[in-house]
Amino acid sequence: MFSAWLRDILAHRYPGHPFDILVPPDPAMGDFSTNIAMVAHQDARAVCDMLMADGSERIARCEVAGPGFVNVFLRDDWLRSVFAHADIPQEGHGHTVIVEYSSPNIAKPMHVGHLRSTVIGDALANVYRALGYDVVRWNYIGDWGTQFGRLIAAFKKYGEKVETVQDMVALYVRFHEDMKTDPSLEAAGREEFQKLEAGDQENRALWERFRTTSLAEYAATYEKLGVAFDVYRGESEYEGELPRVIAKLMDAGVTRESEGALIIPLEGLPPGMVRKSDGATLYLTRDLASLEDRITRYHPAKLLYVVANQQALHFEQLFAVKDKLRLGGTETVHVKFGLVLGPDGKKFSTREGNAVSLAEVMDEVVKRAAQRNPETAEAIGIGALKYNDLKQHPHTDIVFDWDAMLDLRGNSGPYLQYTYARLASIVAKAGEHGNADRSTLVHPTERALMRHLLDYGWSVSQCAKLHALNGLALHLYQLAEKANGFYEAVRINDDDEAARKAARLELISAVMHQLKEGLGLLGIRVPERI
RNA sequence: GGCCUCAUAGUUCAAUGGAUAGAACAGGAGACUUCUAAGCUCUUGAUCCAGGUUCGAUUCCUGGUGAGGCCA
Repeated sequence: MFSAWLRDILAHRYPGHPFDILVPPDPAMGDFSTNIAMVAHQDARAVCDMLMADGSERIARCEVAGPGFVNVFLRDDWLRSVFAHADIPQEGHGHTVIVEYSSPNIAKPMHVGHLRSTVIGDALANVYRALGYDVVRWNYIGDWGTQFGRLIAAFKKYGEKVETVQDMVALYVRFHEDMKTDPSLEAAGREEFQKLEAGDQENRALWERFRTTSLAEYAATYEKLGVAFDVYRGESEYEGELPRVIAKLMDAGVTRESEGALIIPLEGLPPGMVRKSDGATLYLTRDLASLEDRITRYHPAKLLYVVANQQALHFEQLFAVKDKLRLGGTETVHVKFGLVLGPDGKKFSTREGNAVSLAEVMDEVVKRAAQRNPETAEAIGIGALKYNDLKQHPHTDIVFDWDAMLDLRGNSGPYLQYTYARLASIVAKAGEHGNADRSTLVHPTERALMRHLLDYGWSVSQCAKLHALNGLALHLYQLAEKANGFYEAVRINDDDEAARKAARLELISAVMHQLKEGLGLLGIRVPERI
């Protein structure tokens, strides 16, 4: 790949000097060119000479184009010989990456907030996989805590059917309402949870039932979204480990007693609490146990937590404790993302104040896509939903706008899918064609396409580096834009010149391949026809 | 009060410290007897404020202002 090669030799020759490779503003520059910007403007001349010396088989000519800028003109023949081979660099050989994402809390429906974690995490996992890492997709289920005591108490009190997550929510809400008039209920909930912790058979069975019912519902959602996990692990599974983990922390000398609670003082952060004064353990304690488990079991190079922004402090504390325990060289990253906000700038919810359910959103967007074509509705609708999220930088809060969400035009998933389908249609109708002569590809729209294809691998590796997918989404969008430009500007199948027609079909195949693979990384399916 | 995310066009979003700040939607105009009009072409329109670092700042630093979140 040209860009990667250029980056390599520049980084090697000018280690201290940042540089950038830009797309030229205008194909009317008359040649394939990639411009390099150097920070130190006095170096532009030297860079120019060096590139000519090192890369004459790939570079036609090189010129200083102003303060800090060098224009590099690629050799057409070289570019044309590689346009079909813009592959993803294999950089992760022998390394494991664990990606935690989705992570719903049982007895609650998944809402739009879970969409971000699920979609971003799944795509990140795909990207690491493509880069050659061994990937473990980890769903950490929130299945423990005092709220289950309340749920059990509610079930025993009202004794109604519990067949869906919605039923559980109804029970819980009713219990909560009654707590306002009957304060004894709070104690009842606590008592039921203590019994659950102690292994009471009846409570255990109820909890188990809530858990399996919830997981079955989530599985249906995952199926529709087209995501899957290697490991499902609940917080509850670490309960038994906690005494040992706490002992280990105390042995390491990092803990301190404070007002009856056990805390870990941390530099520059509020202390982390691992045991409350009443002996109860906390989220942080269980996460520590899970962290230790993941590291000892898989020895991962990286451990990613795709979890909302709001948890930033929790993860800073978790990672700080991990460092204190010297748990090895695993890099831990909190891949944070912003809230989903409603049009009013507040947390997105229904009129009743509940979070909007994920299932509802999926149904709505699929329904919209079905108005156009029922056969592809699922692929298009879900693709629109995922792309809408992934095209945005994860850090910022996103505004959930039904109209923008359901709009299948413009910079959207369906736009990319549609582009692919049109190209597929050309290939399907191509008929006989001879040997390709790539030197016939001189149209500006063809040049723009070829040059753009080259940056794919770099875009993919940037996703892993930055833990964000919007760069890849942008690359693919621009690829589709250029492909559409090409499509409109040039007749492919009516071409009398057989060698040019064949070369163009090869170019189309390369574009289709990249669109399909790239969208695949984003978790978006690509129908052959729309 | 301390910390974390942020602030770009009417709206929703882009832009590893680089050249003329890109798109989409909304608004205005248009082309096509032709490989899928979920498309294409043209057009109106923006970096919160004040300093600093740099050849160069939407980006980095300091201080404000404003929004959301976390902790106490």
